[in-house]
This record gives sequence, structure tokens and C-alpha cells, in this order.
Amino acid sequence: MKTIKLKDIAEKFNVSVSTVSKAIAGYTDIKRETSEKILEYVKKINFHPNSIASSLKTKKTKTIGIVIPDMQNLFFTKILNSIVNNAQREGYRSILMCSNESFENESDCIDELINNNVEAVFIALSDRTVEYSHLQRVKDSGIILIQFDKISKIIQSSTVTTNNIESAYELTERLIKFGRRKIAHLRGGYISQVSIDRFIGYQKALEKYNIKYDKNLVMISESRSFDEAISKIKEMIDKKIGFDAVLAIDDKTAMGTIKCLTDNKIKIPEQVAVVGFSNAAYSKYLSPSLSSMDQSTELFGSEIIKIFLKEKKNKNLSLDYSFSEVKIPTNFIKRESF
Amino acid sequence: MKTIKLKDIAEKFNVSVSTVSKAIAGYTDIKRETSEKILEYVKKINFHPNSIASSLKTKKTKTIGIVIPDMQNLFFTKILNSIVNNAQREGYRSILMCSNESFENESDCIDELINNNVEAVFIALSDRTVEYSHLQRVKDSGIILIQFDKISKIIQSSTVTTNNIESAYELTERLIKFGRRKIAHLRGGYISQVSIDRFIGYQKALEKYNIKYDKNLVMISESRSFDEAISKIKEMIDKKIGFDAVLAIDDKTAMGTIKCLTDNKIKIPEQVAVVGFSNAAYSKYLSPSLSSMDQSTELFGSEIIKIFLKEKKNKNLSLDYSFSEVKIPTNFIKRESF
DNA sequence: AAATGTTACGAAAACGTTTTCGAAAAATTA
DNA sequence: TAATTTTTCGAAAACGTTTTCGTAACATTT
Repeated sequence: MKTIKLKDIAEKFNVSVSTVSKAIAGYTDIKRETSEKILEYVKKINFHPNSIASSLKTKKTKTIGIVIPDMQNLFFTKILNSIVNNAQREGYRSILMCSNESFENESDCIDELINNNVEAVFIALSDRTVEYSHLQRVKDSGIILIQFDKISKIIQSSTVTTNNIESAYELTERLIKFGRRKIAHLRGGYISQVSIDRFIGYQKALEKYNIKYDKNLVMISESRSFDEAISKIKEMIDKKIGFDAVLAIDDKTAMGTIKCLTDNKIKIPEQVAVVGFSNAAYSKYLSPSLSSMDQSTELFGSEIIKIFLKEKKNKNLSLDYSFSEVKIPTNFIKRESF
Repeated sequence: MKTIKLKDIAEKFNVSVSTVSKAIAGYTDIKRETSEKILEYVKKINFHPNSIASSLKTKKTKTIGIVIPDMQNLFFTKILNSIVNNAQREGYRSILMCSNESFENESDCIDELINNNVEAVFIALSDRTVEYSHLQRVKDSGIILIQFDKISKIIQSSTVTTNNIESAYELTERLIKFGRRKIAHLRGGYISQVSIDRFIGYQKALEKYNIKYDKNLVMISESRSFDEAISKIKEMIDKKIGFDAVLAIDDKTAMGTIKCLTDNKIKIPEQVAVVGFSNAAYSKYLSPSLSSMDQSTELFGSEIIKIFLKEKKNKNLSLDYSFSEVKIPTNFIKRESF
């Protein structure tokens, strides 16, 4: 139970604490053989210098903080996993926080992380975040801030996002080339940048192919829930608005769409093609399986860590650095729904 | 950028560092008015004592570590969320680690957490964990260990699990009462306690209702993947083994089952009833939607934290304590698949 | 007035590191 | 041999807290 410390090792070898510390840290002003015998012992007993004491002295905590809005969303948990793994590889541990799509929670999480002396905060904003002083606080504390997926341009920081405009453009284009002309769009709310961008991509593709934009074909799903998607699609059917494709804002709403269409005996994709975003894990399990735009979540993690290390280096060198804006490419995954 | 510390506040009010520290900690040997003016200021500038320094002194890190085997599994991420939220409420932060179903990773994660001076480790074992020295190391380090869901009885610790035997029994019983007699069971591998227990529950129910156990109706899905489930069910169909229900080991394999049956034009639940475990988020989105056994993931988190706090208290009092073995109740969620 | 009790505060040690700087010892050069 | 350089090490300060214990000041009791 008694934990070993530098002092104990020092006593064992009749050297000073400094010597042991230096040997472990790999300083070159320690004689080869001295170092070696210490290191050998250290390895044998699997000793690690107390990280708390070390942090206190060096002011480096080797810890990063991650805030996501939803832990039930596989898109985020996959990114989370990727960040955690990449961070671990670089010797960083991850403190995880979840805002549960609440602005107040998000703000609290941030304060908690600042308080915890994390070296960086990686955040995907909640849908309800409309004020950004908490992000400013991160920056003011000298902590590296990187926003991903759900970002705000109001606060300057590096960002990692998917190119939603291009991506939606591509999907819409694919639907058009598939022969569809009455493409409905089930979009998200107005404050979500993701939603806005995808809507823009949708419109651009229509324009490019000379298809007149019809606002009757655009529905808003504020909650982006399965049930809301069902009711929105049902509304379209009931109103007898003709459509031959649905571009859904994400896979969950796409699933609602499929459910509603199936229940109404509408053939997918023969009568209506359906496509979503994010390539959620369950997309392939559906009947019909859902075609989707895969956002390589592994890349999110690796890019975020890459940026973090770069900014950290620049900070140490007191270099004036500019922010990175990385776009993660998307890949169309063809399945049965179109 | 310059971070404020106790000393700065002390100087501002012409008192000692001790006084400020005590005021913040709520000691009663500080005069009311002294305390108040300090606290007021502390609140105003949103000061928090440096947690690193505090940890070093008190040996309490207010940090718990969580290890799960899979971050794409919504069952685990929901538990994760629940643990994190409950921990946060009690003032604990969570370090998250993922073994990705690898024993070596799991062992590394544990060492990393020990190194990090976490006060507790909450772990759901990987499917490949067959050796438990890493768990012993946790205990040897004086860290509270709580196993959940995927546990090993070889290492003594508190556990939080679902009652898999009873739960499988109930599901099987429901299928029987639904009029089914040829109930197939798509089970997991032999080293998984979860899989073993559910199989036992299945057998017990058959026995109780005098249905002869037929080993042709039991398939093993080692990977518990969607695709393996499909191929196993396909095999049954091809072999013309008659069955009128499938008790799947979890929702993912249940989904594979549904997919395979649907593709083979077998009506659910008219011809074959299907049911799974865990009530994954996507279960309700399927066509037909999947009936499942819901394991209240929120309870996992709250029970784990409850046990943790209890053990911690006992430890502080140097009380000899026994381990808790909490069973989380399950709830049958009726949907379309039976 | 003396003795005792209470209240309010601060000095200082401690937690386990890291790192600077000085200096002894050894090696090299003049 | 003396002077200089290089190698190797350790003393000690510092990081920012918490907490024990001592004590001055004041209040209360004999």
C-alpha cells in the first residue's frame, strides 16, 4: 500500500533524489552506469513518478478535455474513441464531459475542465449554444481550444469539420443523376451550422442542374428525432406533396423517413430514394439498409491531435500561430435505400 | 494569463494564506466577517484552488477512471454517460479509457489509471480477458474497484450487473406464453459470463414449461456481429431446421436475425418472433421494430457511484467492508417483432 | 484580580516532484 | 605541476495547496 517515491529509490542506490529524477527523465549529466542501474530497477518495479507532483512542478498536466453534446450519438462516440486513442498514443489522458445538449451544462463542463488544468479543450457545441463566453474563457486561460463538427465561427479557433456544403451537394447530385427531380430535404433547425451548410449544398446542386427550388419539399426537424422525422414525412404524404427522394439531415431522421415510408407501403428506392448523413452504425442493419455519407470519424481524432500538438509546439516557442481549419472528406456508402 | 492563487487573495485582504484556504474550505475557526469578504471576492473572480496542488497535499484526486470494451456499443456509452453524470454531481471527474475488446489494451488502460491516482476504477471487461492480474493491481494500489456488466468473479470486488439468468428466463417464458415451442437461441461465446447466464435462463424456462431442449436450435455467434447473426440464421433456414422464435443474445444479433428473416420473406412475428437484449437506441427504428429487454442504463451509473461512495466512506473509517453485488432489473419493451 | 475558556488567526511543515546552479572529482591540457 | 575543462552529482528552491499546532486577544468564570 505504501507507494514508492523518488526518495526511496535514491536511498536504495545511495544517490540523491535529483539523480534519480534525472536518470528517469533521461538527462545526460548522469553517468551511464548510474543511470542504467536506476532505470533497470525502476522498470522492474514499474515505478512512475507521481504525476500530480510532477504536474504541480511543470505545470503540464498531460490531460486534454473533451466535450460532446450527446453520448447516445454514435457519430460522437466514434469521434470520442478516436480522440481518446490518439491522445493516449501521445501520452495524454482524456477527461470526458457531456453537455447533453444543454448550454448550461456545456458551460459548466468547460469551467470544470479549465479548473482541471487541461492543456486543451476539444468541443462539439450543443445545438442550444448561442453564446460563447465559455469558449472565450478557455482561450483566456491559455488553454488550446479546438472545435469540431458543431462549431461556432464567432470564436476564433482551429476547427475540424466535415465539408457539409460539398457533401450535401454530392448527395443531391447523386440523387439527380439517379433520375430524381422532386428531391425533398428534411433539414435541421436554423441555428445549426451543420444544418445550414447541408441546406446550402442541397440548393446549390439543384441550381446547378436547373431544378427549381421548391420550398414545399423542405421540412424542418428541430429535434432531429426519429419520431419527428416520421411525422414530417407523414405530413408530406398526407398533403399529397409528390416527392421521389428524401435527403435527410442525418441517419436518425433518415431512419424515421424509411419507417414512415415503409409503413405507408411506399417502395424504397423504387418510389422514393432515401439517403442520410454520418453512416451511423445501424444504417447497414436496416431494411432496406440505408445509403449514407460516411464521415471518417477516425480522421477526426487524428486531425484534432495533430493540430493540438502543432499549436502546443508553437505556443512553447512563443510563435504567433494561425488557426487550422481542417475539412474531413466524406465517402458515399451505397446500400439499398438508393 | 497569470493565474491567481491563495497568496494573491491573502495579500489583498491582509490575511495569511491559511486563512484564505480555511475560509474557502469552510473552517469554523475563521471569523464570520473575514470569511464572508473573502468568499465574496472568491466568488466574484470565480477562483478555485489549484486542484493539482490540492491533490498533492490531500492525496485525493477527485477523479475516477472508467474502462469499457467498446465505444460503438450504445449500451456501454449510455452507461458511460450515466456514470459520468453521476460522478460529476458528486464532484468527481471521469477519465475515460477504452480497451477496444483487447486484453492488452485493457491492461494498459488500468496501469495508466493507477498511474493517474484515480480514486476508483469502474470496468466492464473485454471479451478476451482471461487473466486478471491487472485488476489485482488496482486493488493492491488501494484503489476502489467496481466491475460492471462484464465481470469476473475471480477477482473479488463489488459488481453491478443485470440479472441475465432471470432476464433470459423471462423472455423465453414470454415467448412460450406467446405460443411458441420451437424457440431458437442465438447465443454468444463460451467465455462470456453474460452469454452463459442468458443461456442458462433460456434452458431453465424451457425446462419449467416441459419443452425438450433441442441443441439444433442453439447457435453460437462468437463475434456477436450483425453479419454473423445473418449467416447463422441463414444456416438454420438452409438446413430447414424449423423454428418459430429467436431469442438473440443482444440487439445487434437480433437485428441481423430480422434482416435475414425479412430477406427470406419470413413474416415477423407471425412466422417467427424475434427478441433481443439491451434495448439499443435503434431497436425502435427498425421495421419491424424490435422488442427487447431494456436494461436501465441510468441505474448502472447511479448504483456504481452509490457503491463507490459507500466503499470510500468505509475505507476512510478503516472499516472492514464487504462487497456489494447489485443486480439491475430489466424491463420488457414490447414492440412489433413479437 | 487571577484563572480559565474561547475565538481568530498565522507560521510552518508537508505533499513528491523538477530544475537550476554550484562544486567536487576526474580528465585533459599547458 | 599547475591550470583548465569536462563529467558527474547533489543541495535547495519552487510549484500551490492543506492542516496542525501554537498563541495572542478577548471573554468568562471564580
